[in-house]
Amino acid sequence: MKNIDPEWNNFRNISNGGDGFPPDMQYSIKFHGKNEVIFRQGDLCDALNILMTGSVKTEMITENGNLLGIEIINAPRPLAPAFLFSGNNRFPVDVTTLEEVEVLRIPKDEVIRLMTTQPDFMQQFLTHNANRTQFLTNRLQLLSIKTIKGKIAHFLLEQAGEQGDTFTLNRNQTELADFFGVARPSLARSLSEMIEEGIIDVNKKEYTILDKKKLRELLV
Amino acid sequence: MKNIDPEWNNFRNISNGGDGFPPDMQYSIKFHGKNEVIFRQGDLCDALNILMTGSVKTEMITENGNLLGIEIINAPRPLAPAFLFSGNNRFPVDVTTLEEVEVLRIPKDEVIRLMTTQPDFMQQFLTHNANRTQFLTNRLQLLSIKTIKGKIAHFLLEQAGEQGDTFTLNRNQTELADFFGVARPSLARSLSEMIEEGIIDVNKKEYTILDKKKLRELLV
DNA sequence: TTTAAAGTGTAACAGTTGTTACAGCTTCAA
DNA sequence: TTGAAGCTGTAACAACTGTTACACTTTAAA
Repeated sequence: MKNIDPEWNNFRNISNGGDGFPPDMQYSIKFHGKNEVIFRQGDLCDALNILMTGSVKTEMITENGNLLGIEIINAPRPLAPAFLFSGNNRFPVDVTTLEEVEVLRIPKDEVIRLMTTQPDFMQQFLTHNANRTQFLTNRLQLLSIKTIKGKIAHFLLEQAGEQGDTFTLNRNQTELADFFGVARPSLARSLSEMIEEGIIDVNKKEYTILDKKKLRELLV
Repeated sequence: MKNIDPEWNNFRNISNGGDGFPPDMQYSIKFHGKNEVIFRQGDLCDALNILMTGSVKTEMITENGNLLGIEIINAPRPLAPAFLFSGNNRFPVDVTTLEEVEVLRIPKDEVIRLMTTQPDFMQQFLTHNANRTQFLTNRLQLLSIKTIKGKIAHFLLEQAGEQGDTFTLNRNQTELADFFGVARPSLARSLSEMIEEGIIDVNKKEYTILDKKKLRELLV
């Protein structure tokens, strides 16, 4: 799976003292073996944990956007950074290693100090959390729509906003069904009906919006 | 509606120069009349906008947790602060005033400066966004469960974790149905069946978990 | 080119949820 | 006490989605 968090890619360098990072930074590094549960649901989250090498899995929504499956997280990426400052600062899920991993741990107080002294660090932290929030918001909007046609409409209108009324998706029908959290034949049926009604047209992965007005009516 | 963001309650004082806030803070205040659309979906979000007085509505998920209805936001609260630092920093929804409002606007650069110079400001900002993320995560988990019994199980097990196996909810059945995003009679039917099966017991707003094992099996 | 694997279109049927309606029960105020 | 309004339990039916199965097409590898 490709890394969707480029803002953390150079973190390793930073933590090694490069890029003007303070040499007095307080941190610790923990190593874990394969198939270890390194965080449990409900564990206190009092430090910023960054997966430096290896990969772990959780049972949250995946980065693909797929529904409540197993999420694979590859280094380098922070683990649940948003929960460090939340009121109920506990891990929402179990985190299990898939191989040998290296986890950088920066205590909360130290994170606060770094934020105030290292603008780059702060920006990375903020941007990562902001992107995560945006991702969650989009998913939530999509899931809030109950009918399959409504989900399709929401998704296609979003795409149409970024591109024209004809665009190519990088998902096949099966992946799209997973993304929507519906069964594949059900999605196919809904698509067929929408084509039948002259609302859209589909050629393989190329989608064309024919009637934007009717598409919007499906959002309700 | 009660304010769920106490961390922003004293912001007015801070912005007035109290609490050691720098007198050179760059900001502007805008006033808007009733029923004005002050932000549109897709608008660039290049400043931290804080609703100082009045109330607005958006079409996001409500603070009650209810589904994709109209959210009423009362002052004082920031408007979509998470999007300030996100990659696609655009408003996800329209924001419409319900009465005369006062909006404090702090440019992004100034926010960054404040974050580095004012630890209190930074903590408030981080905590607010963290709580929002946690809220969204919980909602997403709940929505990812497709069956009504599954939602009930998830919700009750969460409650049971905080409290004992018998607890009192502050929602009636109608509100609970809204929270789950299902029809009220459907919820009642599912609850009846779960009582019939000896999994739970319900007396008005008091819920008792009788068979935690069976409850967990419903999560799949 | 051939062949296996993956992806797509479709249908019948089962299962769950939504809609609508109504009766009984609570609560709260006049 | 007595309404009136809101809340809850329930039922019949409609609507939608999931499941399973299979034929067909496309893709990619041998």
